[in-house]
Amino acid sequence: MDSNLVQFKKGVLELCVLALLARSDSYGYDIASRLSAAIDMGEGTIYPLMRRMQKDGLVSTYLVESSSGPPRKYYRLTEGGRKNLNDQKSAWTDFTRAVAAILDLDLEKTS
Amino acid sequence: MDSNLVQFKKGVLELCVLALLARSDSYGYDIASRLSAAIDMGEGTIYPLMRRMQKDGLVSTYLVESSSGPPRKYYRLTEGGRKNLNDQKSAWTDFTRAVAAILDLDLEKTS
DNA sequence: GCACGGAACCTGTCTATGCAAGGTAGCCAT
DNA sequence: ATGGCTACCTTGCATAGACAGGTTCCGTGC
Repeated sequence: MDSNLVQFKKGVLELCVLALLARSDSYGYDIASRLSAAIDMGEGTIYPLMRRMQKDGLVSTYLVESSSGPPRKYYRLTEGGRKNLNDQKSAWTDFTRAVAAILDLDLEKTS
Repeated sequence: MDSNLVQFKKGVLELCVLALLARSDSYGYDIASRLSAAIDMGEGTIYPLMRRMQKDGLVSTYLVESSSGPPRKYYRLTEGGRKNLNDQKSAWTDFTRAVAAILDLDLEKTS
């Protein structure tokens, strides 16, 4: 079926999270909600991801009290995270370009 | 590092193989060589993939003698394979578009 | 006060995929 | 007959997400 849609996301979720955080700090539930709308991501998926990214030094965290539930754990991009975003972004661009070249072999004419 | 490049490939390799076979029948080693050049795919990856695709009825096979090594196992797209190619291709297009929208939030203007 | 629902967090287990490394078999040239 | 090349195949491992469950905290209605 379209269960391979799941596979497409591998690695890209991290990139998307980095991109979101580059705009402004955010907390897990919010990130999950937004990405769940854009591409189809379950809420439970975000927390292991964020933990990994923190372990890898891409993000740092701080808590903010909330009047509607438990305190929110905000994530902020680190320097390394910002650099990583750029690297991954161009890697992704290159990759999709290469794939597009394979998919649309017909157009592959000009240099 | 760029080890996440590995993750980007998840699921997409199958799509690429389908696209190659849509042009003409081919055998494992040849497919692997070409995809290894385009995106960076290891040879050992192709055989489990082809087996899976055959099990899923996307390709059929036939042997052709070769004067330079063991007989080549050619793969041909089935009807289902061709349909699957179209489905996956549009799924991939949609997905990359969604990701691009997240990455380039700034440009996101005209519908 | 207490029960409920919802916000927000966390964890454990499963599956799919790709990779690296290894192993076989034929053919050709030295 | 040795080495090297094509071409095939297999196994064990690491990774990332999905899913289902569980927990804490708050506000509202009874």
